[in-house]
Formats: sequence, structure tokens, C-alpha cells
Amino acid sequence: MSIAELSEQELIRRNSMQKLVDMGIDPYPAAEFPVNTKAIEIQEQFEPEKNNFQDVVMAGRIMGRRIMGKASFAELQDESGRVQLYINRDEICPGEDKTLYNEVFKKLLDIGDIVGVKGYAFTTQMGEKSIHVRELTILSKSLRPLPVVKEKDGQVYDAFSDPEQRYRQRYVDLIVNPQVKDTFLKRTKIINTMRQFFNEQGYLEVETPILQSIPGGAAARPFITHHNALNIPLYLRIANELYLKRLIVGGFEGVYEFAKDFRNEGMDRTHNPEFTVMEIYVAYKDYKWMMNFTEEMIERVALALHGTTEVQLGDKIINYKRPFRRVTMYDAIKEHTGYDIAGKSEEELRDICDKLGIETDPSMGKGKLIDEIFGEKCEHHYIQPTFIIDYPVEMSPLTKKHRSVPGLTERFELMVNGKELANAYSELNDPIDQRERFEEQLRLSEKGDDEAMFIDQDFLRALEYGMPPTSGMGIGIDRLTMFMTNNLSIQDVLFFPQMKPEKKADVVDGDEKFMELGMSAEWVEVVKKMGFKKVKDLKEVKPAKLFNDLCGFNKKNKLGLNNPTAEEVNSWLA
RNA sequence: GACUCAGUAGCUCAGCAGGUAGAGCACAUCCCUUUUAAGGAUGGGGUCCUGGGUUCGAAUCCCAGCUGAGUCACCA
Repeated sequence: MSIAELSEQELIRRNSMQKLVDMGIDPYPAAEFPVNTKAIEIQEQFEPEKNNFQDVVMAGRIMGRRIMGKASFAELQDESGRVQLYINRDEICPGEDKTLYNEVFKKLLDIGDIVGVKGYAFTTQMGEKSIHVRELTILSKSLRPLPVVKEKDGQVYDAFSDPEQRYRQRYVDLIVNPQVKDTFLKRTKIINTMRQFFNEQGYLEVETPILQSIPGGAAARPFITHHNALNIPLYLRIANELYLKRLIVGGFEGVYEFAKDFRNEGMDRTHNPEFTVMEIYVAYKDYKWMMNFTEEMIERVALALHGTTEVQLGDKIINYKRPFRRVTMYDAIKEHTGYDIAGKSEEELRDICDKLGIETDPSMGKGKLIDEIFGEKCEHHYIQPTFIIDYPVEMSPLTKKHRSVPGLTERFELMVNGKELANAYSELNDPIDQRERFEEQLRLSEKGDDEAMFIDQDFLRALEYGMPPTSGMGIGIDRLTMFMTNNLSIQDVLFFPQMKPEKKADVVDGDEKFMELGMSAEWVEVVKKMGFKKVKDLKEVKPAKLFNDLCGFNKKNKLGLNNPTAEEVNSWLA
């Protein structure tokens, strides 16, 4: 990287690093630095009268400094939080040589540097628990200035808040915004709580293929890739449902997977092209059992995270205390539109849609029409956790037909805050019925429904061997995390949300290419700083304009260079 | 994909009846007490997102593009 591209502060930090090296201090030492205390332990457990923490070794990042003559304070931040350091010149430099304090600490260290300290805990006159530092070790020099976020009385100043930068440079976001770190700690706790719940029941955590030759188990546009050795197309999975069911056929009675799925569709605050779903399948159960299981799981997650079932979400409080309300889809539609759609034909449904002001198109079948009515008129009303049950068969090609109501299936979706959180069925295990449903999907596809499912012949073969009655459930982990951590955007619960790639800097011609034109090195730097990255770009400018701009730049930036003559500039561009 | 808003110093943001680019923090030099959004003094730092246009003159007005956010469309 050429000097011209670095900011003043970056140059200063690089110089500081070089000075450290010149003093014989390695800015990136290799040796282990064994730590015995975390910041949070000092904050929570240090008591002066107990005289504990008198021999601590800590490491972390310097997040703030207050330098006063021969004593200073600094904020050390480790994974657990922050603790104040007290550094006294004559203690870290007992002899005549005060270099470590005056030079190394005061001048060469910066906010963002990673250091190790040895010392003892004490309380300052202001009453803050702190570490009295006896020994200071540089563990890693930081070459880029970190945003400095300050806070007083809960008020945050100069927050690092630009969403683009926060998502692109999540590492910076995590360093300076503690609530961000907290969200991700909670995300892991959600997953751990669920995993523990499943393992207690003896269910088996499994892994199934991400690269699939038939993208099945859901209706969505897949990402496509190509396998060279086999010379076949492969798809990134849109769901893992069909593989988990194959394992139930194989004799496992409870399997689950935390799975990344991929869908090549639009992105917004609730959709990312790759996202995490947990799917679980349990043999000899039905969707009623699964409802109880699901609400127990979710209540448990809420309690593990918050110690209560009541969780803030935006301006609402969601109460995850079970049992959740259960409403059939028909009742939901009756409740919010006044129409009883039981037994209605496709034509009648289309008519109802017209009356409700819902747009339809001819490719929509009965199921799709009902789905539209529910989505437009009902879904957003279900703020508190509610199971919507018994979906029309047309919308549920993998679901067993309802045991008593014709035209419906044994399916539920869990709605929270007006959004789908989980989806579950009594799984269709009748291979003849399943084949017919797939063929119906094929007809929909030919009719123009581009999200209809493919037929997976091997899956049908598996069902023909016999799958026990099974209930399965899938739950969006990203969405669950959003609900449980009060984040309204999926980007805030993914470490690295998908972004358009940053424009990579244009390729820059080497200095020597410019110098071949007859330019001196100092002017090459000026020309590059003015934005000419290639010799070619330079040649496109009129010599007179370049001459003017060069002299102007020299003057404006007080470079103090001797201006070239117009003839010289002419000769460069010749 | 459509519309709306935004892009100015390392960070947060002012400046927009067009007339020499500003503040706070951060940074540098100096003073300093166990200080805490530390304080005081001085100073350096900018392709005002990019490219066109209007104009004697554009950060500011107009057009196009890039990136992001929001709304909608699409989408379990």
C-alpha cells in the first residue's frame, strides 16, 4: 500500500509500531500470555476488605486512556467486559529509565492496541474497581483507529451506527457496541437450549447434504452450482426435510438438524439468502403432540434467556407462557373477514378475494387463494404466540390429510408478532398419496407456478419401504433470535449478513510506470493522490489542465514542491 | 424491480437564498492532581460517494451512476 492512501492517523500508528520495533519491542509477540482473570470477575467479585484479586493477569484491548502526568488510567476490554487500569510511572518503571511509561505507554500505545497486564485489584478514590498495573506487555499493535464511543449515564455519544459499516466491518461493531455482542451470545444460548432439550429426549443430531441434486422439501428458487468431476448440476439446499425423513425411514425415531438453507430470492429485513433453520422429526407422533412440544421448547428458550416468559419486542411485550392459543385457519379467516370458506369452490374463493380487494391471477389454485386471504387479512393480527392449524391440502404437499376434515391437512404454523415462526405437520407417509401430491405440484408448475416442487423419486422409493407415522417441525433460528433479542432486522442477528461486494479499488499502475514518462517520484505521488491510478488515465487529460491542477494541488496542500514547467508536463503526456 | 431518504475529517454530524470547507470526539505537541464522556493550551487532518451539466464560480442547483437504509412488489 502506498503512503498516499493512508490517513494521517494510520501513518502515525505505523510509525509508532516501527519505533517499538526499533526499541526492541515486538509489536506482535508469539509467546503465550496466560490470563487468570476476566474483567467481569473484578467487577462482580472484587471486595477490598477480602483483599482478593491481588495477583491478576489480564489481557484485552485498550478502549480509552486518561493520561495525567506521571499517572494514567486506561480502559481494558476483554471478552467479558471492561475494567479500568491504573498505571503509575514509577511503578512500571522502577529505575531511572522511564521509557516504558513516557514513550511506550504515553506515546506509542493507542486505543485499540491489545495488551497484557499484571497487577492487583483496588478501588480508586472515585470508587471504581480497577487494576493497579505492575507490568505491561504489548500483545498486538492496532494500525487502524477505532471509532471511539463514549457513554455517560446511559447516554451514548458518537456511537458507531452507520449500518453499512457495522455490517461490513462486524468486527468493529462487536468491539465498540456491547449490545451487539450480547445479541450473538443470546443467539448461541437459544441454540444450546434447544439442543439440550432435544438431547434430553434422546433425539439424534444429524447432518444431511447441503449440495443436493434435487432441491426438495420446500417451494423456493435455489442457488445452482456445478460439480466438475460428476459433470452434473447441484443445488444448495432450500430445505433438509426430505433427507431427515429418509433417516426416519431408516429407523431413527427422533432426528434433528440445525441447518443452513439457501434461497435465491429477495432480501429485506426478514430475509437473507442463507439462513438457519432447525428441523426435527419424531416418529409415532402427530402434529398435536408437536404443538405441545414446540410451545414447551419456546417457553424454555424464553426462560433460559430472560428468566421470564415475557419478552420485549419493539413496542410490544410477547408472552411465551404456554399453552399458546390454537386457531384453525378457517376460523381465523372467519374471524377477520367474516367469510366462512369451508367447502367453497375455487370460483367462490376467487369471488371472495375480489370482494376483499385481494388481487388474484388465474394460475392460483384453491390453496393459493386461501393462503392469500390469510396472508392479507389475518396473519398480521397474531401478535401473541398462536398456532394456526389445519391448512388446505393444496398448500401442503408434504403433509398428511386431516384425520376428520376433508380438504385439510394436519399442519400448524406458529405465528408471533404477525410473522411465521415455526411450521409443522403430521408428515405424509402414504407413498401413493405423496406421489399424487408431487404430480399435482408438477401440474401447478406447468400452469406457471414457478415455486412448485420437484419430484424426488428416491424420496418416494424410501416412503414405499414404509415410514412410521411421524411429526416434523421446522423453526427459523434467525427469526426466533430476532424475537428473543428484540431486533427487528435479520441483519442484526447474523454476524455477516449478505451485502453487495465492496467495489475493489481500481488496479493502480506502479510508480515506475509513471516515472517512465519522465516524472520525478515526488510528482508521481502527487498525481496518484489526485486520483490518477493509471498512466492511461493521465494521458486522457489535456496537458494544460493537468499543469494547472498540479500547481494548484501543490499550493493548496502546501507541499512546497517546485512546480514543473508546462513543457515538462507536455512531455509526460506526449 | 419501483418509490423515498442518505452518503462531508478515523467516528458522530453541522454547513445547502451557489462565493476561500466547520464542530465535538479521535490524532499530534505541551501542562497536569487517583481520573472517568477527565481538564486546559496549541496544531495537523478532507477526491464534500463517482461522472457529467448549468454557472464567472457547485459540498450546495440539475441529470446519470454507485453504495446503504426504509416502504412496497416478489418471496415460507
